[in-house]
Amino acid sequence: MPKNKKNDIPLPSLSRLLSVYRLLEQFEKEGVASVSSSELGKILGYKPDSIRKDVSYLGEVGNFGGGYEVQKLKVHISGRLELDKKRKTCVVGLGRLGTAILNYDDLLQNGFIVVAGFDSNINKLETIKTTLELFPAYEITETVRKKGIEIGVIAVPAMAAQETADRLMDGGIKGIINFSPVAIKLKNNVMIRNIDLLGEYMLLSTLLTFEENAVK
Amino acid sequence: MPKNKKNDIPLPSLSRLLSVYRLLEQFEKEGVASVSSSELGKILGYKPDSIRKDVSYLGEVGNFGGGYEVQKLKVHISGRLELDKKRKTCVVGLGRLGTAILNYDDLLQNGFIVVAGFDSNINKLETIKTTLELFPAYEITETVRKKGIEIGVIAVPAMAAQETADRLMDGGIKGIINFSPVAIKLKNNVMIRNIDLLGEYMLLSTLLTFEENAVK
DNA sequence: ATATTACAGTGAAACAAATCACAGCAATAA
DNA sequence: TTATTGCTGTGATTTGTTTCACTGTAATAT
Repeated sequence: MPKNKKNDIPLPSLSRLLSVYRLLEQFEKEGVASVSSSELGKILGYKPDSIRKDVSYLGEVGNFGGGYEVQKLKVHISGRLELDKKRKTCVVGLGRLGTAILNYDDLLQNGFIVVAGFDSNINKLETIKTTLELFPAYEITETVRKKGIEIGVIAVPAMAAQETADRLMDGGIKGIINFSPVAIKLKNNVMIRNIDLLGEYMLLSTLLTFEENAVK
Repeated sequence: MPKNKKNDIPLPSLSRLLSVYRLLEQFEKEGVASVSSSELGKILGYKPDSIRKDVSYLGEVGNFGGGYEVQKLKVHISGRLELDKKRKTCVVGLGRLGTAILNYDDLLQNGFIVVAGFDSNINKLETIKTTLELFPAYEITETVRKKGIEIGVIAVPAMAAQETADRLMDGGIKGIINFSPVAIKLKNNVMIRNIDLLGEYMLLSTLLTFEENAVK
């Protein structure tokens, strides 16, 4: 296996680079011409060293004088990470969270095209007003395959998460964003990102508890 | 400063412990009496070693024979992390995401009481049907102080995030869950957890790209 | 011209977390 | 009663990430 060099970028670095990229997009709109690693760091909450190192994983940009050229760095990151790529997505589970994501405008602006929504409750499908196509859950596999959907969002109750994932994967899904708090058993080389909302609340609360106890 | 020993628990460990705790709650309901680190790990997607180490940060539980007693471990974790603590919360920004969180039932079941919602658009406040109190954004500081709200959720556009945070902090908020993609400048010892939805999509997409390129 | 400043880029060092490897314990089987 | 098994608890090791400290470059000031 030829082990692409890009795979060696640490995940935290990758995540920061994507934040940097989005900030650069904004700067470009605002007509900012150049920006330094420390300015980027200040806004995003990272150390300038970190940003320079992250950028260097993608190879030298070539801005040595005062800071990075906004345009140039943006193109650099976008080029190396192929951020112009479009991805079709779908959302399974059309509760409040699911419908929020279904209608999340930022997605489309960044190349994520929501092409389908699914829910096991067929009656619910009628009540949701949206321009995009909605399907019953038993049509997930077929629809994912037919439409060539690459990314699936799991916004169903924990109990139904694995089955949902299996249906998505049977349809050939490549990546999953999982809002349920359980680990999904993955097939082949499907990628996953887990977002655990309640978990974040609990973590925050625990950190507060520690602080409260420490101050005493 | 007496530097509470609990602060020395690595954040990833803490996060895993909270997942374990929630799983134990479920097992307890199902009447499962005992469970081993490897069973927990399998469900949650962690190595058993990891779970044992995490648990050991909280001190010895004392189950040496076949696995942990569910009840005992649950009480152990809950006791050490003080998970019975209740926290009042509020949500700022009542778009789709904000209203989804406003009505997120799991929160209440885990001790997070949503007591207020805020939006800068006063007209919008009328249209949202909910039993809890809604306020215009300029009343954030006052309301947070009056009601003793400890955790604030920022679900406003990036541009308004810092101002929202400032208002929350002026009211004496202790922790923030931030859904905007910018870093919040924090006052005193306010704690924060950042959740970047679009960022997760982009990260996933980039991982897929790497994989696609590597397979070639 | 030359010196100074501000910054990118990067190997080396420090740090943090995950994993390993094994000692100790309790239940069960022989 | 002793051996075996399956598990926890934990120091030691490895791996991965962040931070440090320095070199090289270009723009700007002297």
